[in-house]
Amino acid sequence: MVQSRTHNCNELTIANVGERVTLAGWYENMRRVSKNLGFLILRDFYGTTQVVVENEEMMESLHGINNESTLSVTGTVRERSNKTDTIATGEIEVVPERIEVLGKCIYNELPFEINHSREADEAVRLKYRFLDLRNPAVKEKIVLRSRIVAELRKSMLEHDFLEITTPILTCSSPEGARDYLVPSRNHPGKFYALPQAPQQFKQILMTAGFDRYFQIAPCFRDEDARADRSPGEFYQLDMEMAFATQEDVFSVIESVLPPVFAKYGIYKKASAAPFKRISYRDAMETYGSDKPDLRIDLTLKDASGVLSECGFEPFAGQTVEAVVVSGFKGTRKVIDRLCADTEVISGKKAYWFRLDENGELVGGIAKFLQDIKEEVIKALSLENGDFVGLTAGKKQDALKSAGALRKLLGNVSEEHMRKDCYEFCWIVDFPMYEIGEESGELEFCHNPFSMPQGGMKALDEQDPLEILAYQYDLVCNGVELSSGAVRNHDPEIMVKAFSLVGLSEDAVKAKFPAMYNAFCYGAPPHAGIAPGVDRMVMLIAGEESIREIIPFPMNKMAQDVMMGAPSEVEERQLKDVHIRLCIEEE
RNA sequence: GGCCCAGUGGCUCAGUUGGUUAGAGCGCCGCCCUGUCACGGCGGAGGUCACGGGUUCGAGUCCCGUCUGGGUCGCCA
Repeated sequence: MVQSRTHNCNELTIANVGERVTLAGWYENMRRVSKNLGFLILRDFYGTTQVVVENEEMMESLHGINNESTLSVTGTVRERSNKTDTIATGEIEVVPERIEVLGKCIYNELPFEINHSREADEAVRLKYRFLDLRNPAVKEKIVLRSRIVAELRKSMLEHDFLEITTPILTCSSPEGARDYLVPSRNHPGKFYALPQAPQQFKQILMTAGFDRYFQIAPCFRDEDARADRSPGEFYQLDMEMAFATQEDVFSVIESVLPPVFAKYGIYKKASAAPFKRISYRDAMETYGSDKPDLRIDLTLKDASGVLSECGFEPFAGQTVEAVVVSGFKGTRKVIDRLCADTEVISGKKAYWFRLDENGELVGGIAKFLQDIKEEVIKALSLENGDFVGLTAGKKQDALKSAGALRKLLGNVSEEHMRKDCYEFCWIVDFPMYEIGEESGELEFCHNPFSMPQGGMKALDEQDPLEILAYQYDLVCNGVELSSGAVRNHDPEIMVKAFSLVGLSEDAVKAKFPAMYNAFCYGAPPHAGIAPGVDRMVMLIAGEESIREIIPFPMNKMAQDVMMGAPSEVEERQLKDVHIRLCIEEE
């Protein structure tokens, strides 16, 4: 019979001296000082405690017990003669009378050292995630995630939102990402799909009369991974409000998110309400991005007027965008690196020159500018010591690559980057339509559920490319946390909106039958948003890889190397669901 | 699918213009050590240099291909 714990491994202090206690945890290691003296470190979820073994008999009984076995230790708390403040229990040690092995670790060598697992190969970490998670530095992120989710949920409930779960098995949606399909046993040839988001369900909930809905919602998309995008599945703080405007949604988010970021974040400051609102067009022209990092105080300047005909071939006839950086101290090596990185990120080359301390244009493309020196200085309002980064191309390309350069310059210029806060902003007024790059035809710019600004009148009268949508993004420190929108709840406007991209009324009904049908029975105007939980936790934790804040992450190829998913299944299972494999050979 | 980077004992890495028997730290095993706390000292085991082919008298090193992992573009309504 195993003795139950009296304390955890992080709580015994000088006040407990003399008490008889039982601890349980993992055998982290033993510092063997001699045949009859050793210091055993016991670790549990909460912390570590030193157990001092001071007789030869007990030392020998521990021989052959491998590290990372679980132990129960019963003994007496004693004040240490040599105290340490590196651990919470550093004032005391436990003198054991009985040590029992609860669960053997049968291996004397581990795939990596627990407390250095973050340095190990990631594939190995993921395969042995249960060992990786024993590392306090790794486990901490999962604990943090739990605290953040709990806090978000609490805050949403306080704002009178109702948490409602929506189906995981639903039907395939015709647009957007690739679906994960689930075959149906009872309906040969038919498939469920895992939801890419609870979008239609939450809109139907609004139509059903629920006023404020939220959910920590799992979403499934079969798309390729990135450092900040886990393949397969992720979570959103999904919410929707009836009879609400864009500002109503902003107000809730501005109230819910900043306190959580400031409380748990690596930075202790977060934007106060209201967050800065920037139109999509302004964001592109000022920051070269629709997800600007506002901690960087640099902005873009259109230098086409003065530079496009300066004689430097790549600028000829192009839009030229400039980023002026005062007090930039980067060496030639740093500058070359910035230009190379800009090209990798944006696919466009970056150029540069400098106005040195003596008022001379030097470096980079300076030799093309000597004849128009005064015009350049005036057009860009240059002062001695300024560095100028440049990109060129078609307007959107020049803006995007300058945006990439701006971000890189911000990251290497301490005086232009505030690294102590979370800067939120709203990007608003996205265009409703755009000309698709491949098709060359009119397409929805973001998603077809958004209400066009101006409603039916705008659709009837305006140039489609000029119509804006009540469509917004939430951005924090250059990371896109979410899109959201005031939804199009009016079936007639919906049909009209689709007709502009060449889709008939029947096509709308066929694509979104339930939602369209629901909207025909009296729908409330409604709006919502769905900030990505994983992205928020990344920002709060200050992690660069999304896998660090997911308990059991998949690798880049969407495999769970610990569980072995995806895996083959038995022929019988396939038969049950009427599936015959047809794998094409290369 | 395109591009970039990486792959050397269990882990992290070094390895010079291609040149003898591929090294170090950590971990592991053994011995020593009565107050350690990244304990210390001595000794030891452990390698298909990712895989296949090529160049060469000679390849961890150079070339080609493949695989695996990561990053990125496409993609992500």
